[in-house]
Amino acid sequence: MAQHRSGDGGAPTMRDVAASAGVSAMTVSRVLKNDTRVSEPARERVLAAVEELGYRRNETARSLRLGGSGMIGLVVTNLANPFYSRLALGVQEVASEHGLRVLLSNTAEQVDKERGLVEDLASRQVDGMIVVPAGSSHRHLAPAALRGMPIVLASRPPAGMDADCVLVDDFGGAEQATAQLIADGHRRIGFLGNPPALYTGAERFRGYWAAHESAGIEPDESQVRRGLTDVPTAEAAARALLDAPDAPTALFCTNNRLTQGAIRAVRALGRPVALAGFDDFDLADVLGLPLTIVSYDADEIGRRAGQMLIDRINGSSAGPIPARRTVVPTHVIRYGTH
Amino acid sequence: MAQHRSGDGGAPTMRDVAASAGVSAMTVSRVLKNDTRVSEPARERVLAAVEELGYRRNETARSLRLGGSGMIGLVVTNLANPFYSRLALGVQEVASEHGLRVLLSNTAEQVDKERGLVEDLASRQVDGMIVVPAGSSHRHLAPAALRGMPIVLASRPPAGMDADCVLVDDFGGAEQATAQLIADGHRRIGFLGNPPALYTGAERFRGYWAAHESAGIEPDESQVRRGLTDVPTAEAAARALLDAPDAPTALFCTNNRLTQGAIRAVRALGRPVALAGFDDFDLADVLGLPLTIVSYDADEIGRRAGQMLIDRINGSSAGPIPARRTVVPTHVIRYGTH
DNA sequence: CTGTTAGCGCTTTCAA
DNA sequence: TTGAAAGCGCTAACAG
Repeated sequence: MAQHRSGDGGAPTMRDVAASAGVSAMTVSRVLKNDTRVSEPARERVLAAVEELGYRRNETARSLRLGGSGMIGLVVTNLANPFYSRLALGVQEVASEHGLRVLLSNTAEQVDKERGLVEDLASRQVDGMIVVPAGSSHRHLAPAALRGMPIVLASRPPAGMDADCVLVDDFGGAEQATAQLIADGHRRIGFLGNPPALYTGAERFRGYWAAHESAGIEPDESQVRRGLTDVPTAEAAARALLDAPDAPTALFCTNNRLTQGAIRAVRALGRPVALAGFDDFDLADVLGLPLTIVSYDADEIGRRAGQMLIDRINGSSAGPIPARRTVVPTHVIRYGTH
Repeated sequence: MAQHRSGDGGAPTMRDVAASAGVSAMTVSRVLKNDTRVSEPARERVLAAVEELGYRRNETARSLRLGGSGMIGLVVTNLANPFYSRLALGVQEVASEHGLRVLLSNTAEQVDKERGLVEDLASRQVDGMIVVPAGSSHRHLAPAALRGMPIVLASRPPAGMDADCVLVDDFGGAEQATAQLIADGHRRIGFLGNPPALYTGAERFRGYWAAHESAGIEPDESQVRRGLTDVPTAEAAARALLDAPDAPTALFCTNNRLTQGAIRAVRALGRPVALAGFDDFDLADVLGLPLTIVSYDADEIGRRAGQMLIDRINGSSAGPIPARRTVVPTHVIRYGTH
């Protein structure tokens, strides 16, 4: 019954190609795999049959048989942030060099969603995954939860577990930019920060603080606003700081959205205030504001994470390699006149 | 031999769960599928075994058996462009509502790459795909090439074939913005455009031209520069137009990068020049330039494309539905004083 | 160089 | 309500 449906609407299978070429399915498989041990005439007949039938190998069946999928998962927190879309491109670049596809998903910073996505990726037999962890609990990312599936964390380090990761020099960048403001003569530098529970938030604050200490300046806690998440909250916080009697002469912002909020506040103010912040952005030079930007290559984070993951995938048989960590450098750019 | 390895390092299979729960694999399958025809005690034993073994259903095997993958493909031309990352988020939103995953890839505007990616998606048995076509040849996207796999084109219409698509009101947006400039009193309006071979380029130029005609103004071909692709080329073209003796008093730009180039040129010039362009961008209001922006909801394009694809996937049995086309509206935003 | 056999992990079908 | 058999399309392992 249903003798391997040939001729019905369904897509042709290897058997169909084999029948059409007058060989066995194995020969077709070998030709498609570029196995050398196939005679030239057979190869040609197979390729002709493939062409004629419009045959396309079924990767799902292949994956099942081979035990891997040729895909890696990438889970980011916010694809709308150019930082993460760049990171994704970096990952794709490295992945495609190795013939791997990237299955990309977005968590919108929700840990529940992350957990579900990671589970699903594992279910789909990805060869490994790269995750920008949304929360501070990483239990569901631990080797135990993933049965040893290779994983690399990006932007934020593993918490309560061990894993490869690629970080940015958050501390160094913040320290350097803050030092620059101090060198410019600023003594009251406000701080607009993202939630301190986030690794980047904590590190960048550390850098800001360390720069003060190195310069022998006592930073003023009253000039610090943390837990900011978007442009409006940052703008409001900046406004509040700048309206106070002991207003800062400069502001340090821990990411592009907060910098944007600060820019709005400063614009509305009329009085010149120096700004420093993480993440370069388009037209920063055109604004005509004294801007000190901590920049870094987001693609590079993706590329390194991709490479690390691939190393891990290929080397997984060589026993438990200790977790690696790499840090992408930052550099300071200055826009406007200071 | 190798009696279905139980206990070795490999991930547990349904058989392992079945053995552990004292039932058959079928019962496990039914429980996991929420099939009601399973006794309560059996269900509980299965769930307990799943929990204990840390069992995770193999979606690859499931896909092979079911003939679909629960994934849809999304192919964009440039993920670094916020427009496309937004579009991707829109697609993901709709897809996840329907329990579908999105396999996202980037063509970097290269048709060859697109062809390969589309092939690969088909090989991976995606349930359908959404493509922002890179070139003007769409043969590899035709139903014949894809064996009737559902496809939706986004941003650019099908050429030489028929398919569902979601477009932006390129013509209307360009016409409206240009009319606005004319209403402001401008009579010499330069045009900075992307390659005319691109649908968006052609449509936006049509809109620009039509607005002139409606106003009874003869547009001047010498003020038109097309084929621009990035910020530097746009800046150079704008500079050249503005340096000429019969310089335009306003410029219309067909996309965000070209607008950026024009902004740089105008900034350097010192003389006020009105700018209009497609695609809203961050801080547009802060620049302090008279800016007329054609804006639209990129997420919405993704959502509509996703919904269209899902309709097509679900309704594919109901015979050949004619290709649909939907157009996302634009609206004009004005920044600065005009 | 080529083919046969077996089976990846799951679910549909049919029978109990 | 449950299970046994068969097979989705492919390829490793083993003949020949």
